Amino acid sequence: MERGEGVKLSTKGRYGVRAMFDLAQHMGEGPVSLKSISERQGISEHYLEQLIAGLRKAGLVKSVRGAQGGYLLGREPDKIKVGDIIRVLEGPIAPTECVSEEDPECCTKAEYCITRTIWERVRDSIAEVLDSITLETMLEDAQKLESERSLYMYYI
Amino acid sequence: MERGEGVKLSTKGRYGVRAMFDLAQHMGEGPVSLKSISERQGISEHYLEQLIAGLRKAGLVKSVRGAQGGYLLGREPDKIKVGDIIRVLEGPIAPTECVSEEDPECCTKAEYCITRTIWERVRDSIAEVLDSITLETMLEDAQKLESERSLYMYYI
DNA sequence: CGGATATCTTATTAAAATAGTCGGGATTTG
DNA sequence: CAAATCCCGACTATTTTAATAAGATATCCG
Repeated sequence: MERGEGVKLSTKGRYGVRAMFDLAQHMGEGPVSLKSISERQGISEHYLEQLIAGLRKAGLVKSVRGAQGGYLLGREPDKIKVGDIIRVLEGPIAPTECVSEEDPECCTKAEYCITRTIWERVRDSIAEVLDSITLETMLEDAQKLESERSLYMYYI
Repeated sequence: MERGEGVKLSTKGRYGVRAMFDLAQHMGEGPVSLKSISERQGISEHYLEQLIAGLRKAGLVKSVRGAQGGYLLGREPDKIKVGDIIRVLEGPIAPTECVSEEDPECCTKAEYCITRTIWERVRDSIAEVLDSITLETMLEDAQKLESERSLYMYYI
């Protein structure tokens, strides 16, 4: 029985966040094609297509078909939380099924179950982090990082 | 592409925590057999055997072979964190590989990577919750729950 | 209009992980 | 010795993951 890495996100969520951040970074430049995202981010274009289909259905991105078409953010970057993206691509945040964010069908022994409270606390702490970060705050972080780096240049 | 439930723990971790808690609840009664744990917890005995083998190698449980043998906690319940159990059974806590708790081989663009900081924060918040709970605190919680329930009995 | 560029949709697939199952060997107790 | 129990390695079915592929539909531009 091989041991993996615990409490994992799949590539869906990671790729999805990167793609959405990419869209945020290219706002105002018109529709961004899947091809350009996949090239910049090093993600398979066809695979990304599947992921973005879900994001579109959820309204997180808008699409423009045809030549010179592509994708745009579905709403302002400060209105898109990382948690929103993760929930669309990976489903409700839930370290175990019995504490799913959305599914009310729970184990019958909920009241007596001590371990359940642990998974609830894990779920809430994950949700809190993911919902505290928006594409807007990510853009700000990137900005900050960039200005720090150019500042550093003077000392070399 | 079907959507599962995001940021999941496997049964390994959940079963492991339940088994360890079961051992904590039966401390002082001598070795606890795998069979009795699997019956009380409703977990396949053979499967549990695999999990507990890992826990034994990590020193979280001690085993007593032969008839009337079984398992005992490897150390005092206040010295066993839920995070310890999860790490043994599911590997280092890491929502993505690039922020593994133990693996220093990281993506080359670590400094510039904005999404990376998100996964680090998720990782740290999960670890903080799991490391704040010990078998001892779980026993206390169970105790509290029990006394609340018996108190409630007076009003019926 | 017609071709190039893109998105949209459905189906298939290879590899890995998950969640077990099975059989037999070693050790201890009564 | 027999029963209980842990110990160990191999096997397997199912699901999930991460793509891949093929073709239909829509739009822009010359």
